[in-house]
Amino acid sequence: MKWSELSDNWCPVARTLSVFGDRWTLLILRDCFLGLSRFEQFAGSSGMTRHILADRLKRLVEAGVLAKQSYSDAPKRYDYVLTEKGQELAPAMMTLRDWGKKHLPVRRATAN
Amino acid sequence: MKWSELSDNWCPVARTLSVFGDRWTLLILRDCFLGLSRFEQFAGSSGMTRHILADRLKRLVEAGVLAKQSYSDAPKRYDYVLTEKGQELAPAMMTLRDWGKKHLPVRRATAN
DNA sequence: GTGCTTAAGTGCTGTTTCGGAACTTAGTGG
DNA sequence: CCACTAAGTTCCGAAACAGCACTTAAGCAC
Repeated sequence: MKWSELSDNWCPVARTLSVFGDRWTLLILRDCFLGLSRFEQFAGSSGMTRHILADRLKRLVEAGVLAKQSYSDAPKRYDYVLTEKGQELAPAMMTLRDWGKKHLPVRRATAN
Repeated sequence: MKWSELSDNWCPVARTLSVFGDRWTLLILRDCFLGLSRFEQFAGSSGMTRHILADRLKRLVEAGVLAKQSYSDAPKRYDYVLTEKGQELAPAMMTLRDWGKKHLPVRRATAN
């Protein structure tokens, strides 16, 4: 089965994963909850490549989870903020955080 | 940044995603919560390729989320059950399910 | 005892996605 | 004129994935 076919699966977990079930998307959302909103901030925080970041931001906007806003007309600059739909992922974020804190302790320090 | 470097990230969400942040792993876990436990059951339910399924099961066992048990010696047959660590993902599963039910309605039927 | 079936994988091949780095565009400041 | 910033885009090689066939070991049917 192709990943793209999952968005109409009978299972709501599968449908959710059709939006967030990849390696980077939830990390962008985490950064949004931490207050970040700009392309360069996401790129610096998560360490993902700019190519993938641009793609994921586009998908999240299409999914209605983030909204793209202009914060400067000249030059054209945009930032990304959580919609209400996105805000409602907060409980999911917290359960994932709690599970990680309990079951996946840090073994060694990393830069960021 | 490579995906594999995420397991020691400072952020517990990132560490959690180092285990589950791919396209299929959480779907296997969903099936476990639904009571499935065998290779062929997972393969049939999720529609993922057998190759990837075998890899993900191995990783989940290494991560301590699933336990591989023999249920038949001749022929050798195994099933996979949630450990306590895995059971504790239930709240995360439910928040993802609830978000999907609320924000991602089904548009057309699919054959599972 | 040859052939059919089941469970749990492995191997092979071609396609898709990803990682890393450089490049682009439009405007700002010196 | 030259460097710099933000938000991307382009290019290429590497890694992951999809689809299908094949394997192994036992059970059953004839």
